[in-house]
Amino acid sequence: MITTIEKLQQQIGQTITLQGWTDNKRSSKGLFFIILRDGTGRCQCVVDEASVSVEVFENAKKLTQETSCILTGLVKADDRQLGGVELQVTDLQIVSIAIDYPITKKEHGIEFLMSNRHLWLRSQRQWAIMRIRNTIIYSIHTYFQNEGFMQMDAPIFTGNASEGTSNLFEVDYFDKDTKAYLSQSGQLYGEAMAMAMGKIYTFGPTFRAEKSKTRRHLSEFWMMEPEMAFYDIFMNMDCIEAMMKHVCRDVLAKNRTELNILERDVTVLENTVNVGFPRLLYDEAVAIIKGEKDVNGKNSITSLEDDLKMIDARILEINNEIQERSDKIKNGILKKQGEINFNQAKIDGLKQELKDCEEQQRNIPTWIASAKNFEYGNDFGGSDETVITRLFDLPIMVYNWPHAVKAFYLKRDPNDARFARGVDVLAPEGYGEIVGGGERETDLELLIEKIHEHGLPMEVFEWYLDLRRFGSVPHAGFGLGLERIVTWICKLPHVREAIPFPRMYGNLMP
RNA sequence: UCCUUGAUAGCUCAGCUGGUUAGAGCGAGUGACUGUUAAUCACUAGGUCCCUGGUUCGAGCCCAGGUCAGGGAGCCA
Repeated sequence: MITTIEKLQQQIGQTITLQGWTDNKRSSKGLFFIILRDGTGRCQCVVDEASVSVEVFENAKKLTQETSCILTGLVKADDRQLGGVELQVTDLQIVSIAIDYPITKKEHGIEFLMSNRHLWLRSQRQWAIMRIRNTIIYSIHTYFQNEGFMQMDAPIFTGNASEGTSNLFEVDYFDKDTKAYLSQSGQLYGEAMAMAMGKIYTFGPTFRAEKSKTRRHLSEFWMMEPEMAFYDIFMNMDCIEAMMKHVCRDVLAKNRTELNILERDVTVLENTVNVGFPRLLYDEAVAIIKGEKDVNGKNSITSLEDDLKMIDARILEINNEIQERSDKIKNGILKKQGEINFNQAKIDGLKQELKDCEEQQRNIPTWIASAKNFEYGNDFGGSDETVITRLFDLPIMVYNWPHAVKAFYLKRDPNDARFARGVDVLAPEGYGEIVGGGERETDLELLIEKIHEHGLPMEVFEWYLDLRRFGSVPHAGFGLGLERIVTWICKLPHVREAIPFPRMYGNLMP
């Protein structure tokens, strides 16, 4: 019977067949230990010379990393193994032998791994990330479908830049004089559909042509954008929070194995499910960034300064240890080659850590300066988001932004005309913005004024203005960056691992 | 676009103040070992030191220009 590794727990004592790829192989006299992966998990398979035919044992000898094969054997419980089971092989057929698979068992650099992304996806860590990504996508759909939202597809070719000045990808549209732009947001179309359906969401690709090279940017990413008629900003925030709680609850329920592989500490995810998100006015958030207001006894500026002190101390420690160990090697205190190799390896590791520390030593002072000198009225920069979110252990919502720094379509706060009813959700642990949204402007005259203010061409927004001319209602919505929430939930160092084939500035292959 | 760090074996990296024939670990190949968990041990093969020019008796190392990559800023989800 053909089965998969994830089902083996229920098949102990049975003889079954697995189809997959050789992840690793160890041998001893008369024994091969094969780690098989089949897309659903990994399992150790033992080939014992005493209990298989000569051909089967010869086949086992031929297995190399990533050779595809079909194994038959008895499923046996074994607590020492990861899945708690082991396969005692009786038959082994090779499907296709892999020669010199490039991604080996030891460490690799990011440039090499990215150029082998098509193969890197097979490794355990990437497997775990992609499974969590899948849970998140499914969870978003089930949440909105259960809440009575209708999924719609917004166009990818658009005739205008929806928010004005962003850098968009431009393509010829049938003839050379007509330009189309790859969509940077489906929101305006979502608003139209919300007036037809009530509550809708889009889930599709989004393109930004900014020449950004940082851990939080992609040129092509997936965004989910709900839009709800008769919602104000507070209902919108309730919706964001409920959706994010739902997603985190699903990941915690379905992906414990994957979170373990990623060594993800889940307390922050549990907080997200169980605790209400702090909702801060822009004014409060600014005071926190500038260090004028503490959060749970933590201060943005002094905590950064403390970090910097710790890094300075660590750099001294590392340098001393490198000095000590290299002196030992030089002075011939160490006799055995093994000891020398061990110390050399330690030194290399310390040098790597030193580089990381020095990087932070360069970055933190500029972050401190940027936080201290934050000018009231500006949007948050990347480092400002890092500074504020490090103080919390669950996502926070910042709302009521100065209207000048936000998009033209956001509703002006009726109580204070300086502000617009936008809301950003910042993920904790330094991750920053993963959701941006708000209540939309309903007043036709104000909207026209805003379009003029932003220097946008009125004619491409006429259809959008019709939404206000014919039965305008209060409505709100938001955009969730899929890769950004995957990055945060998995606690990845870079967004490029959160999508199968990342598209970034200067990178198009594979 | 700007700031910053880097490019040496298939991979990850050493290489001192410029000095003879370029080093390690991993991976690959061969062999040993009957329960391994990135197994271990022995041996073998493996190099356009990113490119172009310069300084020098002599350049992997110094200088100039370029290419590519990492990190950060701006911009953004």
